[in-house]
Amino acid sequence: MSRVVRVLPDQPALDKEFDYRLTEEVAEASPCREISIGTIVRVDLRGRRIRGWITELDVEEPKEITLSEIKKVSGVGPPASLVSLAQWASDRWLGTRAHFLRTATHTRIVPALPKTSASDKHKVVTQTLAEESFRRNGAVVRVAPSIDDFSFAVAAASRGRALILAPTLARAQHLYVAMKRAGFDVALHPRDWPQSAAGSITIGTRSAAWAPIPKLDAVLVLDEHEESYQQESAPTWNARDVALERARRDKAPWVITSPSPSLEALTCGAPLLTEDRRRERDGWAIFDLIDLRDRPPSAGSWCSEELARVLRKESRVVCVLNRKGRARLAYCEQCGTLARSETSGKALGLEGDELVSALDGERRPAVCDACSSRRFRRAKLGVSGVAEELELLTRRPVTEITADDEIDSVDTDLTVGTEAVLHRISAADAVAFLDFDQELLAPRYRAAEEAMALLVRASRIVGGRANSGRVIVQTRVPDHPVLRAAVNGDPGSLARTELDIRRQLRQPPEMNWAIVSGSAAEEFVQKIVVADGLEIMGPYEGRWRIRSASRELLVEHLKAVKRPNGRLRIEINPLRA
DNA sequence: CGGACAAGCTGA
DNA sequence: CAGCTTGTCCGG
Repeated sequence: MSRVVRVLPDQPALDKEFDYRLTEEVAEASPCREISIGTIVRVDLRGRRIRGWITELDVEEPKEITLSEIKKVSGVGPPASLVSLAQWASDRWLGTRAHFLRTATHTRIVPALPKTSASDKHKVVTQTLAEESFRRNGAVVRVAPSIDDFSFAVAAASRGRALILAPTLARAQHLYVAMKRAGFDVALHPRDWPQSAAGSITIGTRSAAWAPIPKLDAVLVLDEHEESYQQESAPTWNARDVALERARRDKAPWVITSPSPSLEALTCGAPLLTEDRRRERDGWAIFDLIDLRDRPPSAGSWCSEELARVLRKESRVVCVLNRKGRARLAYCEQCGTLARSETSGKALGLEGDELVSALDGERRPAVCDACSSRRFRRAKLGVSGVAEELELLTRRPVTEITADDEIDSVDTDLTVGTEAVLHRISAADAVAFLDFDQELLAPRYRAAEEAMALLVRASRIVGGRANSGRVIVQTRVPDHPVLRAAVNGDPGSLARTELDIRRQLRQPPEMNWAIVSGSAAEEFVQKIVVADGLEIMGPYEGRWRIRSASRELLVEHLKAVKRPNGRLRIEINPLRA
C-alpha cells in the first residue's frame, strides 16, 4: 500500500511541485507522529537527493509517468496554514514559496513536537489601553515613545496563543524574559521553534512572522514603523503584513503599536487608537531646534554655540551624525569652490589659515583658486572627525560608535556615532543630531518617516517631558513637518502631510511600485503586457519602475510574464528605491 | 538549482 | 570533426 503526495522541493529557483509515492514502509519509519502538509521529506529529483515540503496529501496518481518514491520522512515542518500562507506571500511579493517556507522551517531537524503545554489563559482585569485595543478585531495604536512592550504583550498573551513581533532581537529577548518571569508559557523565535509549533506564545523579530504556531489567538506588532520588519532584498516581504494576514485567516484580534505608525498601517482601514493627547505629548522628549539658517557657516560648523553649551553642561550626551570618517573638505565661503591641491587635485581640509591634505600633509595658504578669497568653511566632517574635535572642545573622553565597530561597552559619557549609536546607548541627558537635514532631505521617498524613526529612538534615550532630557536638532529647515511633529509630540500631523505628498508624487502606499533590475530585466520588462492602470518607466541606472494604483493588477501582470534566463530582481514597494 | 543534451565556436 | 563553451530545457 502506498499513497501519492505532492512535494515542493527546497530549491527556490525551481519553484515547481512534483508528485511522489509515499510507501507504507517509509511512512512507518517516520519520526513524526503524523504526516501532514508541511512535513519535511527527502526525495530524488533528476538524480539529486533534496529536501522538500509536502504540500498536498492524497493526490490522484498520474497515468503517464511512473512516480519515484519518497526516500525518507525527515521531520516536522511548518503547519499547513503556513504552507498556504507561503503561496499568499509569493503572490504578494513575487518570491518563491520555497523562500518563505525556508523562513518558516527550523534550522535543525525536528523529529517530533514537545507535549502541548496547557495554554491557560491569564485573566487580566486592568483597564489599560492595551487591553482595550485587543477588544477590537484589529487596531493601530499610537503610543508615546516610552517603551511599553509588556502591557501590550500581556494583553495579547491573555488571549491565548499569541504571536508577538519586536523590531530587534534585544527587544524580543528582553520581553521574552519579562513574560517568562510573569509566568507565561513563551517561546523565543527561532530558538524555541518546536515549542512554538506546539502552541506556545511566541516572541521574535521579522522572521517570527513565520513562527509555526498552528492557529493564532492574537497578533501583536511592536514599533510597527521600524524598517527592520521589511526584508531589504527581494522578495521585500514585511513581517507586519504577514502577521496581519495570519490574524485575518485565523480570525484572531491584532494590534500594532508605534509612536509614529507607518502610512501603510494608517491607511489599512483599521481604527487608530491613541492615548490621551496630553499623555502622548508628555511621553515625547523636549526637542530643541537650533535654527542654523541665520548663522554664518563658520569654521567647525558642526557645533553651534547652543550645542557647545549643552556639551559643557550635561554629563551624558550622544551626538548623531550619519557620516563616517574624518574626511575634511573646505569650501570657499565667497564662491563655494571646493579647496583642492593645485598639483594633484585632491581635496584639502582647513587647518588654521592653511589648507592641508589629509592624505600626505601637503599644505598651502588658504586662498581660493577661483576668487582669491581667504575665507573658507569646513564641511562634511564625519563621525571620526567630530569625535576628535569634541575631545578637544570638552577635554573629556569620547567614544565613537558606528555600525561596523565592535565596542563591547561604552564607558565614556560622551559618544559620537552614526545612527547605530541610538541602538547602543540606552540612556542619556541629551541626544544631539548634528546634521539632521541630511536625514530630512535625503533623496528617498521614505526620508521623512525614517527621520521620524530616529527622533523616536532619541526621545526614548532621554525620556519623556517629565525627565529634563533633551533632543537637540541642528537644522536649516526648522519648519519641516517631521520637526514640527516631534516638537509638538504630535505625529498625526506628520502622517497627514506625508500622505498628501505621497499622493501627489504617486509614491507608496498611494501607488505600488515594482523595481525590476538585473541582466534579464530589459527582456522581462519588454514582455509585460501594458494595460490600463499600469505604467512602465525606465530604465534609470539599469532599473525599471512599474507603477500601479492596484497592487493586485501590478502583481498579476508581472506574474504573467515568463521569466527570461539571467539574473532578475523584482522588488515590490522596497524601502529604498 | 544542476544535469543532459544540442547547437555553436575553435583549431591543427 | 573532436573538444570545448554556451544555451535551453526540464525534473515526478
